[in-house]
Amino acid sequence: MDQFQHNSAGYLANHMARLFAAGLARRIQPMGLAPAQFMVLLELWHSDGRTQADLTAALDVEQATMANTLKRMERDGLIRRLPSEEDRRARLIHLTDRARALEAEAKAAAGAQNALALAGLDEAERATFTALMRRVIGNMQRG
Amino acid sequence: MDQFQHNSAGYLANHMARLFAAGLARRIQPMGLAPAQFMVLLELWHSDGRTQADLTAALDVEQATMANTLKRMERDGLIRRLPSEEDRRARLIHLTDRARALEAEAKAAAGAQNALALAGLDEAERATFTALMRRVIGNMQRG
DNA sequence: ATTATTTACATAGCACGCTATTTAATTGGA
DNA sequence: TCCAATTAAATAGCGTGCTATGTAAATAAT
Repeated sequence: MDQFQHNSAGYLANHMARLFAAGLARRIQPMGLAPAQFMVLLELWHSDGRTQADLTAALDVEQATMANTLKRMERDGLIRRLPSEEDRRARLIHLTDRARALEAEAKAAAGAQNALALAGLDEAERATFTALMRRVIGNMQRG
Repeated sequence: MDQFQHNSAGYLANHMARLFAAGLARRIQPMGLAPAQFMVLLELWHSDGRTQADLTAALDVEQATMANTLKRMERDGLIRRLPSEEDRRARLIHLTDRARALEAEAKAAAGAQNALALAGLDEAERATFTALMRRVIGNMQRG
């Protein structure tokens, strides 16, 4: 008995993700950023001017989730939307100057949170940890 | 570069937790349950008649989060609240017959989701995985 | 060419996490 | 004893995830 609860992989995954999100939120809040916004910015810092559908696929969230996140980011002056030339249904997402200026500081904040989370794990343990998470993710994506 | 994104522990943790939650939600939805409700039920199946504060501590969520989850569970006929004898501020949370009847089926559903997630991992890998998650959780709790 | 399907995106509504605030009861100190 | 501090719980407001549904544009099929 008590095979679930604080022992199950699912509970631990949820708990760990909440702590990651809370820690990141605390670190990037001074920049006016929220965690999901940061994930979108990572994609756009890497390559700007993409479609909503592209961002949705990159972050593996539902289309409606991305639509709402982008609405908040537009409200907060992090992105602008320009009509696509090729497809009049689509609007390409572009970073604002403000969003571009946040890159280094925000990435440093995320790096600090990851460093805290993984403190005391050597390189082999970190590799094992991420490899195991990837396998578990793969299992659930195929299931 | 690209040290974050699909490679960071934080991203993987979030992704994994979302897949766990979605899988569990799909399995317990036919019983009229949602994931956070299931976590509360696990606590109450283990010992019934506890305070909101006790459940809050057991699941490591904020008091307001638990208050809202319990409100939905009362609405859905999963719990009843009876006044505490010792403390007139507190109301003890009790399972309904309906909630008691769901124990075996809901635990089986959660077990199936965990089995899917951990498929292909042997016992040593599973132990390593949960131990690493616990260490990472500990790091962030102390940080 | 017209119709049907698919695709891109928006919106509504809900679950669940958070912080901040309020109310009522209890406890502790002067 | 009375007042201050703490504690139990509720509520408001928001971010982020989901499903379901609607609308307009593009593509495919007849």
